[in-house]
Amino acid sequence: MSKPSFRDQVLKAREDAIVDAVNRLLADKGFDAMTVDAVAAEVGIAKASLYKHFESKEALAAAAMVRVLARAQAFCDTEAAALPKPLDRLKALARWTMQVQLAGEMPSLPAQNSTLRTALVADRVYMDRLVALSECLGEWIEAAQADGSLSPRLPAEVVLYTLFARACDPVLGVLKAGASYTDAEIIEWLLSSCFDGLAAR
Amino acid sequence: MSKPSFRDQVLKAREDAIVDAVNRLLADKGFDAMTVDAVAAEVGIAKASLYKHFESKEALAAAAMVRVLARAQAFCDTEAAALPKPLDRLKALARWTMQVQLAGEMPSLPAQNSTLRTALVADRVYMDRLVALSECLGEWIEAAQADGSLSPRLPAEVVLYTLFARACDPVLGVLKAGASYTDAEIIEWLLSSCFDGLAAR
DNA sequence: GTCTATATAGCGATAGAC
DNA sequence: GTCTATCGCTATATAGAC
Repeated sequence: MSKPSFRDQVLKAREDAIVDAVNRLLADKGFDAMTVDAVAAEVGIAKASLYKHFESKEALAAAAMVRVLARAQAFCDTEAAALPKPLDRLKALARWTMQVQLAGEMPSLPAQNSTLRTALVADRVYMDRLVALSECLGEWIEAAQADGSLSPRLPAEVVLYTLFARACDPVLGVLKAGASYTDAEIIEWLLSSCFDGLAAR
Repeated sequence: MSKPSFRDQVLKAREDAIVDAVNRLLADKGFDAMTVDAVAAEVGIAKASLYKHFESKEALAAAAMVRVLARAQAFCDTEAAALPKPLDRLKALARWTMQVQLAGEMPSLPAQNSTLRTALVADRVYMDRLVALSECLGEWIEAAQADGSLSPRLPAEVVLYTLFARACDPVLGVLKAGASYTDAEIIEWLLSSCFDGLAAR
């Protein structure tokens, strides 16, 4: 590991600022409604300069996704891993994703866009991080099913996809927009509906 | 009620065909990726002719939403209403929405598009149907909480929004794309995760 | 690498003939 | 009401000077 030059550090700082802006815009408007012009304006540089750092709009979104996946992985490796019960680790991660969403920092990629999905699956860094996170969660899911705390009827795959989907659950945004509940209430309700279900226990 | 003229019937049939196409395209690609050209091509008429029937792309989407809301209302008024327990009525509706989604007939409107949402809330027919359906479901939700079958901790509003959100749950599409499960399995798992939760009972 | 200015293309919407 | 042809705008992406 050679120490990065000052010049490289400046470059990295700028790219971080770009990804910050992309992340905010993705969380706020979604991929389709986000324009590269808006990204450039938010960063405060010319659009052409953006394309010196990232080769396409899809690459911008991918970078934002990579960073949020990295944040999730870091949470799993530290705070969540410190919890003894695997179900509690899964709940902690779900709570964390909801907090990120409430903070307006969860980039939401409409699940259907085709050029975007093509670019993402072709992105090695993104796919590697996604697989790594999925494997980590997969182990917890199986452990939680083994110790009887997670429903054994659901395939691990279904649980995994459900957790990913709840990280972008539009219900959270609607409740927040209603403005009559606190963030803490919203999170507890959505966690409850996710893990305990709508039916009474 | 005067009998509609033959001419009006032909007109209505054409508009139904248009809404059919819009519905398919919305379910397949979503609002942003759907182009008016594609709608015209699928119906087999010129784009300009479309605009004689609907004044904008947003109006096309609204018409598709109105129709699916009407279908949902019809299901509630007949099959679901025939069930004695309110919780079973809610489950029946959730199952129905998942079947519609699996059939590729559930128009999905990315929750964030601004021009679209503006047009929808300004659409009296759409809003009236949405309110009517919500009131119907709201009564069932309160009844289910009153008889102890639905979790009393969740506000009725949260349950209602969750049911709407699950009608477009992306998890279903992902599982179907995986192609290793039957439609019936997918529906049962998602119903279970929605009403019983991920945690073991 | 950053800028201004522009190329290119797709799409929503419309004009005008029939 | 249907068509062909086109307008007008927006957005991604690039050229070329500095």
